[in-house]
Amino acid sequence: MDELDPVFDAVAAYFSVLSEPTRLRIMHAICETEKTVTQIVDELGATQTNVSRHLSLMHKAEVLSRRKDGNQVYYRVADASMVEICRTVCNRIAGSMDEKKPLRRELLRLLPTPKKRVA
Amino acid sequence: MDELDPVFDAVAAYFSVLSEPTRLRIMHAICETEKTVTQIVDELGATQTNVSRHLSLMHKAEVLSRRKDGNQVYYRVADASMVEICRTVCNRIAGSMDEKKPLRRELLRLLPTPKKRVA
DNA sequence: TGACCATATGCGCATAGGCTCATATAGTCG
DNA sequence: CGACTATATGAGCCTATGCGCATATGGTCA
Repeated sequence: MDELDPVFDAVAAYFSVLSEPTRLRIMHAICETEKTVTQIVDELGATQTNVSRHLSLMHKAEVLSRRKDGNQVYYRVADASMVEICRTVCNRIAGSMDEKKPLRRELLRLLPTPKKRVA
Repeated sequence: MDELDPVFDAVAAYFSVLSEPTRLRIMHAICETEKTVTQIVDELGATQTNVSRHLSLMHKAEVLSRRKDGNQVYYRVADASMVEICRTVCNRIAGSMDEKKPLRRELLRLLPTPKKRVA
């Protein structure tokens, strides 16, 4: 059993990436299209420093991939299954929050699978 | 867009529960059968204090449910979809770690869906 | 009741992690 | 080259969180 410890560590690290609101908003912002850091900064209303740090972290975790174009860096989701997991949880949370507010419609638009699905 | 902030907070909190190795080991320990605190403590080799704290946290997060029987408290998984998510990620991690070690077989036994599935 | 189990919790410590300021790096354009 | 834009990063602050020790709480049994 003990030899599975590194596995639990890896899985925990994986979930850690998703356990931060700002990172989830980043996922939400770029789950359909790649965007530059500045675009994400503007969309989130967060500081450049902070967004850049989160992007670096997510990139190191191999959740996002980067593409340089001249002066700018485009980030996009590299791990499609992570988006899928987010959607699953969002729908679940939507269900429980729906009992209080009619927020469901917004939530179900969250983190859609890139293309493929007709809204 | 701003009104979705509490949603991201809730989703992040949900993932936070899974972003800790000890809590994942607890999930693994009780995903098939309810167990008492002591049983879990023995199985994990962790301290009673620590296990009890994690159980309380998971219970407050509505991931686990409790059942008192005399002196003891049985914990079981209340949120089946969380187990499913864990399995998904485990399989994914299994895939990437498999490139280095033949660890896949152990991993695929991780967090099985309670009953229903013939191993 | 008192001795003994099982579980929870207050407290304090140590570390991890998110945030900001200032600055570094790197690319573009004139 | 120098000015400007875009992104990354070092340093420090502050809060959150995991851990263990001791102890509290609540239940059983003689």
